[in-house]
Amino acid sequence: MESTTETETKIIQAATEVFLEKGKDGARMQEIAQKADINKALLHYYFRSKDKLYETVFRERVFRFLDELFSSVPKTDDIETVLKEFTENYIDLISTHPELVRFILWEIRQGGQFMGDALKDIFEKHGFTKFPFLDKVQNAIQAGTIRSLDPLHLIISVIGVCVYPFIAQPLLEKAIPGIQISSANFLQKRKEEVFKLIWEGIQP
Amino acid sequence: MESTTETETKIIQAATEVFLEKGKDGARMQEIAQKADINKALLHYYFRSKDKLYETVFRERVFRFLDELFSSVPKTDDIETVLKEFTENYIDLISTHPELVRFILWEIRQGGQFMGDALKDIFEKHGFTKFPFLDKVQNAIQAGTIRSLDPLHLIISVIGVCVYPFIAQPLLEKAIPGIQISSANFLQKRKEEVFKLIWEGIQP
DNA sequence: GTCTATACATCGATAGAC
DNA sequence: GTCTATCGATGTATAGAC
Repeated sequence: MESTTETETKIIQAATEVFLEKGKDGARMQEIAQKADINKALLHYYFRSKDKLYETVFRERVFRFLDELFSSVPKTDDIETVLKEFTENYIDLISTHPELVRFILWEIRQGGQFMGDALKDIFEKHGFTKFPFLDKVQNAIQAGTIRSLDPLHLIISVIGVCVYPFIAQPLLEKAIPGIQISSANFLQKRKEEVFKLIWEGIQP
Repeated sequence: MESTTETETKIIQAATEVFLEKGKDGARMQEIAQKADINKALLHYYFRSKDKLYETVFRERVFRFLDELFSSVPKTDDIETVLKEFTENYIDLISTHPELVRFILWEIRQGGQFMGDALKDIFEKHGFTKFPFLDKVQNAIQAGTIRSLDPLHLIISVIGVCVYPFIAQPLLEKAIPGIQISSANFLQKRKEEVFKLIWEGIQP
Protein backbone atom coordinates (compact mmCIF):
# COMPACT_ATOMS: atom_id res chain seq x y z
CA MET A 1 0.00 0.00 0.00
CA GLU A 2 2.36 2.73 -1.08
CA SER A 3 0.94 6.18 -0.78
CA THR A 4 1.04 8.21 -3.94
CA THR A 5 2.20 11.77 -3.59
CA GLU A 6 0.49 14.64 -5.30
CA THR A 7 3.39 15.22 -7.65
CA GLU A 8 3.42 11.58 -8.62
CA THR A 9 -0.25 11.81 -9.49
CA LYS A 10 0.30 14.90 -11.58
CA ILE A 11 3.09 13.15 -13.47
CA ILE A 12 1.04 10.06 -14.14
CA GLN A 13 -1.84 12.16 -15.37
CA ALA A 14 0.33 14.17 -17.73
CA ALA A 15 2.22 11.09 -18.91
CA THR A 16 -1.02 9.27 -19.62
CA GLU A 17 -2.22 12.12 -21.80
CA VAL A 18 0.98 12.36 -23.77
CA PHE A 19 1.58 8.62 -24.17
CA LEU A 20 -1.99 8.08 -25.31
CA GLU A 21 -1.73 10.81 -27.88
CA LYS A 22 1.79 10.31 -29.18
CA GLY A 23 2.63 6.73 -28.35
CA LYS A 24 5.73 5.55 -26.53
CA ASP A 25 8.30 6.61 -29.11
CA GLY A 26 6.56 9.84 -30.10
CA ALA A 27 6.14 10.99 -26.51
CA ARG A 28 8.68 13.46 -25.15
CA MET A 29 9.71 13.67 -21.51
CA GLN A 30 9.89 17.42 -21.93
CA GLU A 31 6.23 17.61 -22.93
CA ILE A 32 5.19 15.42 -20.04
CA ALA A 33 7.13 17.60 -17.63
CA GLN A 34 5.55 20.76 -18.99
CA LYS A 35 2.07 19.30 -18.77
CA ALA A 36 2.72 18.23 -15.19
CA ASP A 37 4.09 21.69 -14.46
CA ILE A 38 7.45 20.42 -13.27
CA ASN A 39 10.84 19.87 -14.90
CA LYS A 40 12.36 16.85 -16.53
CA ALA A 41 14.63 16.04 -13.63
CA LEU A 42 11.68 15.26 -11.42
CA LEU A 43 10.38 12.71 -13.87
CA HIS A 44 13.57 10.75 -13.42
CA TYR A 45 13.47 11.25 -9.71
CA TYR A 46 10.07 9.61 -9.39
CA PHE A 47 10.33 7.12 -12.22
CA ARG A 48 13.76 5.98 -13.14
CA SER A 49 13.42 6.17 -16.89
CA LYS A 50 11.03 6.80 -19.73
CA ASP A 51 10.49 3.08 -20.07
CA LYS A 52 9.54 2.73 -16.42
CA LEU A 53 7.17 5.67 -16.65
CA TYR A 54 5.54 4.21 -19.72
CA GLU A 55 5.18 0.85 -18.09
CA THR A 56 3.59 2.39 -15.01
CA VAL A 57 1.12 4.38 -17.06
CA PHE A 58 0.26 1.43 -19.25
CA ARG A 59 -0.29 -1.04 -16.45
CA GLU A 60 -2.37 1.33 -14.38
CA ARG A 61 -4.57 2.44 -17.25
CA VAL A 62 -5.02 -0.85 -19.04
CA PHE A 63 -5.54 -2.83 -15.88
CA ARG A 64 -8.46 -0.62 -14.96
CA PHE A 65 -9.87 -1.02 -18.44
CA LEU A 66 -9.56 -4.79 -18.52
CA ASP A 67 -10.96 -5.00 -15.04
CA GLU A 68 -14.05 -3.14 -16.15
CA LEU A 69 -14.26 -5.28 -19.26
CA PHE A 70 -14.18 -8.61 -17.50
CA SER A 71 -16.53 -7.36 -14.85
CA SER A 72 -19.03 -6.77 -17.62
CA VAL A 73 -19.35 -10.45 -18.41
CA PRO A 74 -22.86 -11.27 -17.18
CA LYS A 75 -23.19 -13.85 -14.42
CA THR A 76 -26.23 -15.63 -15.81
CA ASP A 77 -25.97 -18.80 -17.86
CA ASP A 78 -28.71 -17.88 -20.32
CA ILE A 79 -26.66 -17.50 -23.46
CA GLU A 80 -28.98 -14.99 -25.09
CA THR A 81 -28.76 -12.69 -22.10
CA VAL A 82 -25.02 -13.20 -21.86
CA LEU A 83 -24.46 -12.21 -25.48
CA LYS A 84 -26.88 -9.30 -25.42
CA GLU A 85 -25.52 -7.80 -22.25
CA PHE A 86 -21.89 -8.39 -23.08
CA THR A 87 -22.08 -6.78 -26.52
CA GLU A 88 -23.96 -3.80 -25.09
CA ASN A 89 -21.65 -3.38 -22.12
CA TYR A 90 -18.57 -3.86 -24.23
CA ILE A 91 -19.60 -1.28 -26.83
CA ASP A 92 -20.52 1.14 -24.07
CA LEU A 93 -17.20 0.61 -22.35
CA ILE A 94 -15.13 1.05 -25.49
CA SER A 95 -17.06 4.10 -26.65
CA THR A 96 -16.11 5.74 -23.38
CA HIS A 97 -12.41 5.04 -23.97
CA PRO A 98 -11.79 5.04 -27.72
CA GLU A 99 -8.22 6.36 -27.35
CA LEU A 100 -7.40 3.52 -25.00
CA VAL A 101 -8.33 0.93 -27.59
CA ARG A 102 -5.84 2.37 -30.03
CA PHE A 103 -3.29 2.76 -27.24
CA ILE A 104 -3.52 -0.94 -26.51
CA LEU A 105 -3.19 -1.77 -30.19
CA TRP A 106 -0.01 0.24 -30.27
CA GLU A 107 1.45 -1.77 -27.45
CA ILE A 108 0.34 -5.03 -29.03
CA ARG A 109 2.13 -4.05 -32.22
CA GLN A 110 5.39 -3.61 -30.43
CA GLY A 111 5.30 -7.08 -29.02
CA GLY A 112 2.68 -6.62 -26.34
CA GLN A 113 4.79 -7.67 -23.37
CA PHE A 114 3.01 -5.40 -20.90
CA MET A 115 -0.34 -6.35 -22.37
CA GLY A 116 0.33 -10.01 -21.82
CA ASP A 117 1.24 -9.30 -18.22
CA ALA A 118 -1.87 -7.20 -17.67
CA LEU A 119 -4.06 -9.95 -19.07
CA LYS A 120 -2.41 -12.49 -16.82
CA ASP A 121 -2.98 -10.30 -13.77
CA ILE A 122 -6.62 -9.82 -14.64
CA PHE A 123 -7.18 -13.51 -15.21
CA GLU A 124 -5.67 -14.24 -11.82
CA LYS A 125 -7.65 -11.55 -10.06
CA HIS A 126 -10.92 -12.85 -11.45
CA GLY A 127 -9.93 -16.47 -11.02
CA PHE A 128 -10.27 -17.29 -14.70
CA THR A 129 -8.35 -20.18 -16.16
CA LYS A 130 -9.63 -19.45 -19.66
CA PHE A 131 -11.86 -17.02 -21.48
CA PRO A 132 -14.93 -16.67 -19.24
CA PHE A 133 -17.22 -17.10 -22.21
CA LEU A 134 -16.09 -20.47 -23.38
CA ASP A 135 -17.99 -22.57 -20.85
CA LYS A 136 -21.27 -20.81 -21.36
CA VAL A 137 -21.09 -21.19 -25.12
CA GLN A 138 -20.16 -24.84 -24.86
CA ASN A 139 -23.01 -25.51 -22.48
CA ALA A 140 -25.47 -23.76 -24.76
CA ILE A 141 -24.35 -25.91 -27.66
CA GLN A 142 -24.77 -29.11 -25.68
CA ALA A 143 -28.16 -27.97 -24.45
CA GLY A 144 -29.16 -27.33 -28.04
CA THR A 145 -29.94 -23.67 -27.37
CA ILE A 146 -27.59 -22.67 -30.17
CA ARG A 147 -26.24 -24.56 -33.16
CA SER A 148 -22.97 -26.44 -33.22
CA LEU A 149 -20.00 -24.14 -33.77
CA ASP A 150 -16.46 -23.42 -32.64
CA PRO A 151 -16.80 -21.39 -29.40
CA LEU A 152 -13.39 -19.80 -29.82
CA HIS A 153 -14.22 -18.40 -33.23
CA LEU A 154 -17.54 -17.11 -31.98
CA ILE A 155 -15.85 -15.22 -29.17
CA ILE A 156 -13.27 -13.74 -31.53
CA SER A 157 -16.08 -12.67 -33.83
CA VAL A 158 -18.10 -11.11 -31.03
CA ILE A 159 -15.15 -9.09 -29.82
CA GLY A 160 -14.27 -8.18 -33.39
CA VAL A 161 -17.64 -6.75 -34.36
CA CYS A 162 -17.77 -4.76 -31.13
CA VAL A 163 -14.30 -3.29 -31.16
CA TYR A 164 -13.57 -2.87 -34.86
CA PRO A 165 -15.59 0.31 -35.43
CA PHE A 166 -13.50 2.06 -32.80
CA ILE A 167 -10.22 0.74 -34.12
CA ALA A 168 -11.00 2.00 -37.57
CA GLN A 169 -12.91 5.05 -36.40
CA PRO A 170 -10.81 7.75 -38.10
CA LEU A 171 -10.79 5.72 -41.28
CA LEU A 172 -14.49 4.92 -41.36
CA GLU A 173 -15.41 8.51 -40.72
CA LYS A 174 -13.32 9.49 -43.72
CA ALA A 175 -14.51 6.74 -46.02
CA ILE A 176 -18.17 6.99 -45.15
CA PRO A 177 -19.41 10.58 -45.19
CA GLY A 178 -21.93 11.41 -42.52
CA ILE A 179 -21.04 8.59 -40.17
CA GLN A 180 -20.21 9.42 -36.54
CA ILE A 181 -18.93 6.40 -34.64
CA SER A 182 -19.17 8.10 -31.26
CA SER A 183 -22.68 9.47 -31.74
CA ALA A 184 -25.46 8.07 -29.58
CA ASN A 185 -27.38 7.26 -32.75
CA PHE A 186 -24.67 5.09 -34.22
CA LEU A 187 -23.90 3.35 -30.95
CA GLN A 188 -27.51 2.45 -30.26
CA LYS A 189 -27.99 1.14 -33.78
CA ARG A 190 -24.69 -0.70 -33.61
CA LYS A 191 -25.71 -2.57 -30.46
CA GLU A 192 -28.95 -3.70 -32.04
CA GLU A 193 -27.42 -4.76 -35.35
CA VAL A 194 -24.52 -6.56 -33.73
CA PHE A 195 -26.63 -8.59 -31.38
CA LYS A 196 -29.17 -9.46 -34.06
CA LEU A 197 -26.45 -10.61 -36.44
CA ILE A 198 -24.75 -12.76 -33.83
CA TRP A 199 -27.88 -14.18 -32.32
CA GLU A 200 -29.53 -15.06 -35.62
CA GLY A 201 -26.21 -16.41 -36.78
CA ILE A 202 -26.00 -19.04 -34.06
CA GLN A 203 -29.57 -20.32 -34.00
CA PRO A 204 -29.91 -24.11 -34.29
CA MET B 1 6.34 7.69 -65.50
CA GLU B 2 9.50 8.29 -63.56
CA SER B 3 11.96 5.44 -63.70
CA THR B 4 13.09 4.13 -60.34
CA THR B 5 16.79 3.58 -59.93
CA GLU B 6 18.22 0.52 -58.28
CA THR B 7 19.40 2.45 -55.25
CA GLU B 8 15.99 3.99 -54.83
CA THR B 9 14.46 0.53 -54.84
CA LYS B 10 16.93 -0.69 -52.25
CA ILE B 11 16.10 2.26 -50.04
CA ILE B 12 12.35 1.76 -50.33
CA GLN B 13 12.73 -1.89 -49.51
CA ALA B 14 14.84 -1.24 -46.44
CA ALA B 15 12.66 1.64 -45.30
CA THR B 16 9.54 -0.47 -45.64
CA GLU B 17 11.05 -3.15 -43.43
CA VAL B 18 12.11 -0.73 -40.73
CA PHE B 19 8.97 1.43 -40.75
CA LEU B 20 6.77 -1.65 -40.58
CA GLU B 21 8.68 -3.03 -37.65
CA LYS B 22 9.39 0.10 -35.63
CA GLY B 23 6.76 2.58 -36.75
CA LYS B 24 7.41 6.09 -37.95
CA ASP B 25 8.78 7.48 -34.70
CA GLY B 26 10.68 4.38 -33.70
CA ALA B 27 12.38 4.02 -37.07
CA ARG B 28 15.93 5.34 -37.41
CA MET B 29 17.42 6.65 -40.62
CA GLN B 30 20.70 5.03 -39.63
CA GLU B 31 19.10 1.60 -39.52
CA ILE B 32 17.42 2.12 -42.88
CA ALA B 33 20.72 3.18 -44.41
CA GLN B 34 22.52 0.15 -43.02
CA LYS B 35 19.84 -2.20 -44.28
CA ALA B 36 19.99 -0.60 -47.73
CA ASP B 37 23.79 -0.89 -47.60
CA ILE B 38 24.36 2.81 -48.16
CA ASN B 39 24.95 5.80 -45.90
CA LYS B 40 22.52 8.25 -44.39
CA ALA B 41 23.41 11.06 -46.77
CA LEU B 42 22.00 9.16 -49.71
CA LEU B 43 18.66 8.81 -47.99
CA HIS B 44 18.35 12.57 -47.95
CA TYR B 45 19.58 12.82 -51.49
CA TYR B 46 16.82 10.60 -52.84
CA PHE B 47 14.07 11.56 -50.41
CA ARG B 48 14.31 14.96 -48.87
CA SER B 49 13.46 14.01 -45.31
CA LYS B 50 12.34 11.20 -43.05
CA ASP B 51 8.76 12.39 -43.39
CA LYS B 52 8.92 12.26 -47.18
CA LEU B 53 10.46 8.81 -47.10
CA TYR B 54 7.79 7.56 -44.76
CA GLU B 55 5.06 9.02 -46.91
CA THR B 56 6.50 7.41 -50.03
CA VAL B 57 6.75 4.01 -48.38
CA PHE B 58 3.29 4.24 -46.91
CA ARG B 59 1.54 5.32 -50.10
CA GLU B 60 3.27 2.74 -52.24
CA ARG B 61 2.69 -0.13 -49.86
CA VAL B 62 -0.84 0.67 -48.76
CA PHE B 63 -2.03 1.59 -52.21
CA ARG B 64 -1.03 -1.83 -53.50
CA PHE B 65 -2.77 -3.46 -50.56
CA LEU B 66 -6.01 -1.53 -50.98
CA ASP B 67 -5.92 -2.12 -54.68
CA GLU B 68 -5.75 -5.85 -54.11
CA LEU B 69 -8.48 -5.59 -51.49
CA PHE B 70 -10.97 -3.78 -53.66
CA SER B 71 -10.16 -6.00 -56.60
CA SER B 72 -11.25 -8.92 -54.46
CA VAL B 73 -14.84 -7.75 -54.33
CA PRO B 74 -16.64 -10.31 -56.49
CA LYS B 75 -18.39 -9.06 -59.61
CA THR B 76 -21.49 -11.21 -59.30
CA ASP B 77 -24.71 -9.93 -57.74
CA ASP B 78 -25.56 -13.13 -55.92
CA ILE B 79 -25.16 -11.98 -52.36
CA GLU B 80 -24.24 -15.38 -50.97
CA THR B 81 -21.40 -15.72 -53.44
CA VAL B 82 -20.32 -12.14 -52.82
CA LEU B 83 -20.09 -12.66 -49.08
CA LYS B 84 -18.44 -16.06 -49.27
CA GLU B 85 -15.82 -15.00 -51.76
CA PHE B 86 -15.11 -11.66 -50.16
CA THR B 87 -14.59 -13.07 -46.68
CA GLU B 88 -12.36 -15.80 -48.06
CA ASN B 89 -10.35 -13.48 -50.27
CA TYR B 90 -10.07 -10.87 -47.58
CA ILE B 91 -8.83 -13.30 -44.95
CA ASP B 92 -6.37 -14.73 -47.43
CA LEU B 93 -5.13 -11.29 -48.36
CA ILE B 94 -4.68 -10.15 -44.78
CA SER B 95 -3.03 -13.37 -43.68
CA THR B 96 -0.42 -12.74 -46.35
CA HIS B 97 0.29 -9.24 -45.00
CA PRO B 98 -0.36 -9.28 -41.25
CA GLU B 99 2.31 -6.67 -40.55
CA LEU B 100 0.68 -4.33 -43.01
CA VAL B 101 -2.60 -4.41 -41.10
CA ARG B 102 -0.87 -3.23 -37.98
CA PHE B 103 1.13 -0.72 -39.99
CA ILE B 104 -2.10 0.83 -41.24
CA LEU B 105 -3.51 0.90 -37.72
CA TRP B 106 -0.45 2.79 -36.62
CA GLU B 107 -1.01 5.41 -39.25
CA ILE B 108 -4.71 5.65 -38.44
CA ARG B 109 -3.82 6.29 -34.82
CA GLN B 110 -1.73 9.26 -35.74
CA GLY B 111 -4.54 10.92 -37.59
CA GLY B 112 -4.57 8.85 -40.73
CA GLN B 113 -3.92 11.64 -43.21
CA PHE B 114 -2.05 9.44 -45.69
CA MET B 115 -4.60 6.70 -45.23
CA GLY B 116 -7.46 8.99 -46.14
CA ASP B 117 -5.60 10.05 -49.26
CA ALA B 118 -4.86 6.46 -50.26
CA LEU B 119 -8.49 5.54 -49.86
CA LYS B 120 -9.55 8.46 -51.99
CA ASP B 121 -7.11 7.48 -54.72
CA ILE B 122 -8.33 3.91 -54.73
CA PHE B 123 -11.97 4.95 -54.87
CA GLU B 124 -11.20 7.15 -57.84
CA LYS B 125 -9.19 4.50 -59.64
CA HIS B 126 -11.97 1.96 -59.30
CA GLY B 127 -14.67 4.49 -60.01
CA PHE B 128 -16.41 3.95 -56.68
CA THR B 129 -18.60 6.65 -55.25
CA LYS B 130 -19.28 4.61 -52.12
CA PHE B 131 -18.44 1.26 -50.58
CA PRO B 132 -18.81 -1.26 -53.42
CA PHE B 133 -20.80 -3.57 -51.20
CA LEU B 134 -23.63 -1.29 -50.32
CA ASP B 135 -25.63 -1.67 -53.53
CA LYS B 136 -25.47 -5.42 -53.56
CA VAL B 137 -26.64 -5.70 -49.98
CA GLN B 138 -29.46 -3.24 -50.54
CA ASN B 139 -30.60 -5.11 -53.63
CA ALA B 140 -30.57 -8.41 -51.78
CA ILE B 141 -32.73 -6.92 -49.04
CA GLN B 142 -35.26 -5.60 -51.52
CA ALA B 143 -35.29 -8.90 -53.35
CA GLY B 144 -35.97 -10.64 -50.06
CA THR B 145 -32.87 -12.81 -50.34
CA ILE B 146 -31.71 -11.61 -46.94
CA ARG B 147 -33.58 -10.06 -44.04
CA SER B 148 -33.99 -6.36 -43.46
CA LEU B 149 -30.92 -4.78 -41.87
CA ASP B 150 -28.61 -1.79 -42.01
CA PRO B 151 -26.17 -2.46 -44.87
CA LEU B 152 -23.52 -0.21 -43.41
CA HIS B 153 -23.43 -2.08 -40.13
CA LEU B 154 -23.29 -5.39 -41.93
CA ILE B 155 -20.26 -4.28 -43.91
CA ILE B 156 -18.50 -3.00 -40.82
CA SER B 157 -19.21 -6.31 -39.12
CA VAL B 158 -17.95 -8.36 -42.04
CA ILE B 159 -14.71 -6.42 -42.17
CA GLY B 160 -14.41 -6.59 -38.40
CA VAL B 161 -14.71 -10.36 -38.08
CA CYS B 162 -12.21 -10.83 -40.90
CA VAL B 163 -9.55 -8.40 -39.79
CA TYR B 164 -9.78 -8.51 -36.01
CA PRO B 165 -7.90 -11.77 -35.46
CA PHE B 166 -4.89 -10.27 -37.21
CA ILE B 167 -5.09 -6.99 -35.36
CA ALA B 168 -5.12 -8.78 -32.04
CA GLN B 169 -2.88 -11.62 -33.14
CA PRO B 170 -0.06 -11.22 -30.59
CA LEU B 171 -2.62 -10.80 -27.85
CA LEU B 172 -4.84 -13.73 -28.81
CA GLU B 173 -1.86 -16.03 -29.09
CA LYS B 174 -0.89 -15.07 -25.55
CA ALA B 175 -4.37 -15.25 -24.04
CA ILE B 176 -5.39 -18.48 -25.76
CA PRO B 177 -2.71 -21.15 -25.44
CA GLY B 178 -2.29 -23.32 -28.48
CA ILE B 179 -3.85 -20.96 -30.97
CA GLN B 180 -1.90 -19.99 -34.10
CA ILE B 181 -3.64 -17.27 -36.10
CA SER B 182 -1.40 -17.69 -39.12
CA SER B 183 -1.68 -21.46 -39.31
CA ALA B 184 -3.49 -23.00 -42.27
CA ASN B 185 -5.73 -24.83 -39.84
CA PHE B 186 -6.95 -21.71 -38.11
CA LEU B 187 -7.40 -19.76 -41.32
CA GLN B 188 -9.45 -22.48 -42.98
CA LYS B 189 -11.64 -22.88 -39.92
CA ARG B 190 -11.93 -19.12 -39.58
CA LYS B 191 -13.24 -18.72 -43.11
CA GLU B 192 -15.89 -21.35 -42.58
CA GLU B 193 -17.02 -20.05 -39.20
CA VAL B 194 -17.09 -16.44 -40.32
CA PHE B 195 -19.15 -17.08 -43.40
CA LYS B 196 -21.56 -19.36 -41.58
CA LEU B 197 -22.09 -16.83 -38.81
CA ILE B 198 -22.70 -13.97 -41.22
CA TRP B 199 -24.83 -15.90 -43.65
CA GLU B 200 -27.03 -17.48 -41.01
CA GLY B 201 -27.22 -14.13 -39.32
CA ILE B 202 -28.81 -12.38 -42.27
CA GLN B 203 -31.33 -14.99 -43.38
CA PRO B 204 -34.89 -13.69 -43.79
C1' DG C 1 25.49 9.67 -57.70
C1' DT C 2 28.02 8.41 -53.84
C1' DC C 3 30.99 9.05 -50.25
C1' DT C 4 33.14 11.25 -45.55
C1' DA C 5 32.81 14.50 -42.32
C1' DT C 6 30.31 17.34 -39.69
C1' DA C 7 26.82 20.79 -38.29
C1' DC C 8 22.98 21.38 -35.42
C1' DA C 9 19.04 20.10 -32.67
C1' DT C 10 17.01 17.34 -29.31
C1' DC C 11 16.57 13.47 -26.61
C1' DG C 12 16.96 10.89 -22.13
C1' DA C 13 19.42 11.07 -18.14
C1' DT C 14 22.42 12.86 -14.28
C1' DA C 15 25.21 15.98 -11.10
C1' DG C 16 24.96 19.06 -7.67
C1' DA C 17 23.12 23.31 -5.33
C1' DC C 18 19.39 24.48 -2.38
C1' DG D 1 11.86 17.12 -3.17
C1' DT D 2 12.76 20.39 -6.46
C1' DC D 3 15.46 23.11 -9.16
C1' DT D 4 19.29 24.66 -12.97
C1' DA D 5 22.74 23.30 -15.77
C1' DT D 6 24.75 20.17 -18.51
C1' DC D 7 26.50 15.66 -20.28
C1' DG D 8 26.75 12.08 -23.74
C1' DA D 9 24.34 9.83 -27.24
C1' DT D 10 21.80 9.96 -31.12
C1' DG D 11 18.85 11.92 -34.48
C1' DT D 12 18.03 14.47 -38.97
C1' DA D 13 20.09 17.00 -42.30
C1' DT D 14 23.80 19.21 -45.13
C1' DA D 15 28.47 20.71 -47.13
C1' DG D 16 31.87 19.52 -50.05
C1' DA D 17 35.30 16.25 -52.16
C1' DC D 18 35.40 12.80 -55.64
